[in-house]
Amino acid sequence: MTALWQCQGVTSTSTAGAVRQGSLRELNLAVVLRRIAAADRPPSRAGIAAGTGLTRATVSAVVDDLIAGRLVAEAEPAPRTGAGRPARGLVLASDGPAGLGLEVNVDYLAACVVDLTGTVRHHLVRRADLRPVSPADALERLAALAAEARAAAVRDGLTLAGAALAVPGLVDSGGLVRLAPNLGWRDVDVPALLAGHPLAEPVEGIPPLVVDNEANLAALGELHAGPPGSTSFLHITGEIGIGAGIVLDGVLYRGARGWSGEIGHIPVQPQGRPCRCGGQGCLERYAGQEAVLAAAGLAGADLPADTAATRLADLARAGDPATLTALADAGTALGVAVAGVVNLLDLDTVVLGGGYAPLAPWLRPPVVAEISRRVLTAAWSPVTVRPAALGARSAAVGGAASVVRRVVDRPVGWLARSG
Amino acid sequence: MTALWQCQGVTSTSTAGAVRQGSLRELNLAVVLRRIAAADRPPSRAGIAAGTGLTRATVSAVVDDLIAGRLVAEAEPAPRTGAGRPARGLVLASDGPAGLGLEVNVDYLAACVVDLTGTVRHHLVRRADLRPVSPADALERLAALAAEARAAAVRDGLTLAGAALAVPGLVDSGGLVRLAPNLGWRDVDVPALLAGHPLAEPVEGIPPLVVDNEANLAALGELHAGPPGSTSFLHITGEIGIGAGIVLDGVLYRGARGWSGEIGHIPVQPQGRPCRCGGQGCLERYAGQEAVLAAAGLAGADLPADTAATRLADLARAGDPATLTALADAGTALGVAVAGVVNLLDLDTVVLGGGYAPLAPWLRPPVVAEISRRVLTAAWSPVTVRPAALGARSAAVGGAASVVRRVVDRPVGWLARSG
DNA sequence: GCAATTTGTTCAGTGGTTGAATTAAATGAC
DNA sequence: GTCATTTAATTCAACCACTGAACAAATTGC
Repeated sequence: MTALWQCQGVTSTSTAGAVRQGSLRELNLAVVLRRIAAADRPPSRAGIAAGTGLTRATVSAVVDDLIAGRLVAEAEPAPRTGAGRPARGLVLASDGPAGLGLEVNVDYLAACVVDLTGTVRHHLVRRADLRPVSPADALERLAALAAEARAAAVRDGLTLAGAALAVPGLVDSGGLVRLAPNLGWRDVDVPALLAGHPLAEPVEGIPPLVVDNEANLAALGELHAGPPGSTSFLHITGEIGIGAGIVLDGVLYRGARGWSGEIGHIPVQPQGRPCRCGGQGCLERYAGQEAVLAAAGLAGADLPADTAATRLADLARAGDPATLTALADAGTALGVAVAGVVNLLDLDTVVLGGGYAPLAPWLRPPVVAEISRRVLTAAWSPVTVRPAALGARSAAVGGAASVVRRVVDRPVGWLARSG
Repeated sequence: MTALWQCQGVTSTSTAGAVRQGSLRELNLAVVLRRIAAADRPPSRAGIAAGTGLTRATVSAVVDDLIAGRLVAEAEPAPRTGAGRPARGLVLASDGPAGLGLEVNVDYLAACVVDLTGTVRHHLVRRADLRPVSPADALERLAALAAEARAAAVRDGLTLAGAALAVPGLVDSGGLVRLAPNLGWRDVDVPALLAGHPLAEPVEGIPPLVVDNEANLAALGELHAGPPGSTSFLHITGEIGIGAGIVLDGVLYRGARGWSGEIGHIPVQPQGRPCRCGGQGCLERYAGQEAVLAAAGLAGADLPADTAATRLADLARAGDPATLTALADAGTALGVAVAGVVNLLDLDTVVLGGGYAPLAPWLRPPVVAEISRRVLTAAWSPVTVRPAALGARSAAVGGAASVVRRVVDRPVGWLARSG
């Protein structure tokens, strides 16, 4: 078994899409499983056959395989239709494979387990200031938390099919964390440091550990938990830095080298404040956590990172004028940057996540105002701006969901496992 | 036969990827054909088998079908290898299907024919000021030019499998031109107006006419003609408006509604000059043709649109200080916007196209300067900024190439045609 | 001239889909 | 309460396209 450490979603089949004899079944397993996953009510075999164009015979055979592999179960209270033999509804199994989502952040560690149906079965958080901790120690503690989550999953009869770790920084393909400024990490080889701690069962085709940018996985979490229908959106994670996950047509876009989403350094005032990146007038200097805290008169308060947002929200709710102005200005800067992005990418939804989620009531109006002023097509069809459905849990949940999604997209790897 | 007018590349198979018996062959036809198309020297059947993982027997059978359908031919001077029976090289046929690319622009009409190998076989241009002409008349003249191109293609033994029309404006799916400000078009139903003029043979799976934004098709042209390897890039078409085509991982990204690429209205000076879009400080007001001409002291010269760029280039070459300053400023504004885009999308290449292509010697330095100042990852891996390989012909060639690409991606539609 | 080598084809075998017939399980009319 | 009707799911022979091995073809090198 070759360990497959990787960052991106590259499925690099060297055979480049050639369809061999067995691929036929492999592909149809995925088609049927996806159909069951996407349906809003448990579909019948016949319904799947009608929807996909496959024969009922084929669907039956495929479903048999899926049930035998504990990926699908029959919903017992059969959904009533009308005349005729009642259909047996098919649902994703809730006792089969599951995904493990992990997160290392400035002041907490998180681990969560998501099953095939998308339900968050467990969610563990350990608060701790990780800035003074060495990467090796931080990952050691993460591994302990992961083991706890895994034990809980096993008690439920679940099998972890893979893990995904969210890190607030630039991650190389291969899982090398190039730079995580707020953690103080540089060139940390996460897979190597976690090598002694098995996180998940080996499943063919699913990497045992994927390391990815926090903003990317948070966007996946939002894709997973958010309202259906929005398949192209920008998920903005507002923390000390500002990151964005870009989901286009339902798939996360990672960029040529996996470093997309650096929305924090979009220029919003080209001759404005100098930024640590070397540029000038970057969004981060106007809508980043430090800038907002300073404008609200809380500079140097040295709040834990995740309480800064709730503190600002409290002040805003209380009507503190400095805070309200600070949020309005930040929202305007954010709106300018977002308007540019929407003009460029023609997105229909913008999600305010991370620290922006609790501040959405105050950030949303100026963002919406800038969008409607500046986006050419806003008149034809409006852009939705909404807070993240999952809030701070997005990244860990998104990571776990990305594992589950891998199983759904290519179930044959899982089925090959247990014979 | 249902006419399939469409704008986007939506292949909306209602069966959602289900793999039926025959799809096996269908998919492998595409795999093998793509392999032949992508190879830099004519591959052998055995080489394709080794590369794809298919059996030599299967590849032979597939190739037989492709040759019978005039999509592939055997290269006669067989490429020498070493010992063993010499391989028979396979190349794309140059007498099979071809694509028709059309363009309506402010002061010219164009039609071009690209064959399967990607060679531009014919390229016709009619210069004419189309602003005073009604859409119906303009399209009538375009149809005449298209008929000419088609006749030339038929004389070569080619069969036009589809057509793509580039328009400088917002195009709805369905081919409705919502707004083409510089042509003075609004809600022009192009497919309806061209309905009387058959442009191409009906081929299953290929729409007889695709209408798309000029910038999008120009980006496809660049993908087609540019150096291989750059699969994620931004192609900027600088005219009166500024448009961009976004190619991500080798596929054109069109946005949720098909209106992506409005880079001209990215804010570069949020409190700057008011723009006709209603916003303020849009890129177009600093790097658009009118802005540059005005800054160079040529305001109101009323030059034909396509000569403005060459005129500016002449002045710059002659060392005219006003022009040099104007271009430097435009380049800086462009660089600010592009830096934001590159930070967001992690692109490795930026192509200066349209009117920017001849001005690249003067625009490139400030653009590169802003990128290296402002792009976070520029230090790790540089961003290439280069002029468009095709220049003004990009859009028509790109349209024609997009038709050809459709045939390569799904050859079964073409093969079903001639029995 | 002959062994070695590689390409391409032929052919029986097989996996997985197909389509029709069959069985299963309900509703509704009389 | 029985039976025609309706829809769901399964069974089975047929078939299509890929597989693997054997074979024929064409060239190099000794």
